[in-house]
Amino acid sequence: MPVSPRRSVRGSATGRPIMAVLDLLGRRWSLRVLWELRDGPLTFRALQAACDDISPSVLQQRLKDLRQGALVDHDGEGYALTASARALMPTLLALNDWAEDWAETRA
Amino acid sequence: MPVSPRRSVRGSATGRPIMAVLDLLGRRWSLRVLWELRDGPLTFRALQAACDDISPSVLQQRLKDLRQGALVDHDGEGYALTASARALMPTLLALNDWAEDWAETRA
DNA sequence: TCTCTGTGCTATGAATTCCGTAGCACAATA
DNA sequence: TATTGTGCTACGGAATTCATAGCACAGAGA
Repeated sequence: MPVSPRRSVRGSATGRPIMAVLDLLGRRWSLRVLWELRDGPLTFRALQAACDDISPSVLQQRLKDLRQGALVDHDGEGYALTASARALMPTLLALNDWAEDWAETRA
Repeated sequence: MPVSPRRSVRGSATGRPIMAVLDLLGRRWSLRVLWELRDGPLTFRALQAACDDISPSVLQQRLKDLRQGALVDHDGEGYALTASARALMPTLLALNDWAEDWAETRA
């Protein structure tokens, strides 16, 4: 099921953008794909390898979802983050920082 | 499969905390549950209702995951975010802000 | 031209996850 | 004794994810 903001999505019919985002990013490998693309474009196979050899069928589906959500683009360089997705990077980096703290307090 | 930092998780054996987080938060309803608990504790059924009547079996599993990850706690008030999870709230709020912008640029 | 390599992508069936529905046991209350 | 609310579980079916094996195409070199 495609995801777009202000539309009803899996788990919520309110049309709030955050709900669309939680649906899209809550799918397996979504966040990971964005994370692995943070340093630049990757080819399909390179991205697959970066994601611990994720199944091509799932990667294909996830890339389709992310492209429909305008978070990932496919040009000559391979798969790359869109401007929107790059705007999300500070948040993902904050998530990374938080993960480190979280690991500390659980050691 | 339980998730803990510095351990091997689904999709990554590197032991980096971010990988554990991406596994845990990449499960369906994980982010949504944290989101719905942002304003205070909720009972199981209230949380279920907040999540658009998610199946109790899935909510149960997700709460189990989040409790093992020390992100959710169950006291007399019901289910509540732990201190760690509250430290994650600014990031989730940033995600919410980003979602609004994302919706704008896709209008 | 004929390989060889790398690209994006697809097909298949099995494993896992998610789902709706119905219900249980317990505690507090009226 | 009913009634309500709590957390939670069982069951079967639907949807998703999975590993594996491949296809078609393009470019580079022999």
